Amino acid sequence: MFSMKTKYAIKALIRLAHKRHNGPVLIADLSVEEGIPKKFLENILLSLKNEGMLASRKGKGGGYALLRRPEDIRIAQVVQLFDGPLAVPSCVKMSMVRSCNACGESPQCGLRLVMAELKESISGCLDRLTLLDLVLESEEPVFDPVI
Amino acid sequence: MFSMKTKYAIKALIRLAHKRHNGPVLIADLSVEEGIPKKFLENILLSLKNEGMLASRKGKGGGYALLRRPEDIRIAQVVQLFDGPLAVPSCVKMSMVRSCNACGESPQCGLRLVMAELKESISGCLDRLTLLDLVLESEEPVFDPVI
DNA sequence: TTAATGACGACTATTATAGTCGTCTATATT
DNA sequence: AATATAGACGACTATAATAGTCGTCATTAA
Repeated sequence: MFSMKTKYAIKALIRLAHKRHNGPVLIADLSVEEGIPKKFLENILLSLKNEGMLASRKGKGGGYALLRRPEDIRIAQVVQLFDGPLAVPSCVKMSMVRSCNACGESPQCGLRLVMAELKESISGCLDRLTLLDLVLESEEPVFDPVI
Repeated sequence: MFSMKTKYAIKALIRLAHKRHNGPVLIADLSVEEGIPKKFLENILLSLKNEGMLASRKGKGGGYALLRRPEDIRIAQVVQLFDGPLAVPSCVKMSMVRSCNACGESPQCGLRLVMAELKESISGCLDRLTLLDLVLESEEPVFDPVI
């Protein structure tokens, strides 16, 4: 459903959100903690940086950090970055990515209905979710020790 | 979003539904009418037949026909046939297809939330739609000629 | 100056997709 | 029976995407 890049990116973002008050995080640490191949993670983080979600610093004491607040990072943006825009036929979406290959743009093509409904479902879901939602979900359960 | 097989299958099913009272339809005709490579369409129709959606007859006067009523053919079943089951991590779905590669099954993996919500959205959408819905959508507009 | 650390282009291996080709089998018609 | 018609089916191929890897360079702090 998602490419590994997208999945790794989301996991890395969650981790960075958790650690966001501890200074820059090393790629190497993220790699080990999340089980993501280091060189691969490098590319991913760089993309996220270019997208304006992360900041980085080279040299000793360097690393990566969240640049925006978790509630301002939409999951839809991450997915789009790595998996590209939802492949919806141009008949459904005006800002078309490529022309529809299956239906010949016929105004009655029955595929349109499925694609349109699906697009609505998926983007509704991904647009609504932010990094904050995932961070809260993945929070360690809080034990309130009695005494 | 969908493979060509899935898209072609849906288009062929819609066409077969439209023609379902005219006797068997030739692969060659379907191929031309929908712009689907003939040999490729062959495979697709055969899969749909094995799935119990179509019947076929060899020899002269043969061809393919819908075996079930359009309202009894779920789009979800077509998509699943060609694109496989939604790749949802095993942590989300008990009937797991393959174990989750990205999250290590951790009960707090933040990916779970996205995957779970997305699966809910998508299968809700595809389970609800039947071939009948698409047929109605793709019906030629009816002209009621005055006189 | 040096060690630490990210930046980045180029490369590779594996897999999935979207077909194609050739031949075989079943059926209706004559 | 012979023949033309039509689907069945296994094997093959070409292209592209995915999931990485490798080597080297550029920055920065100490």
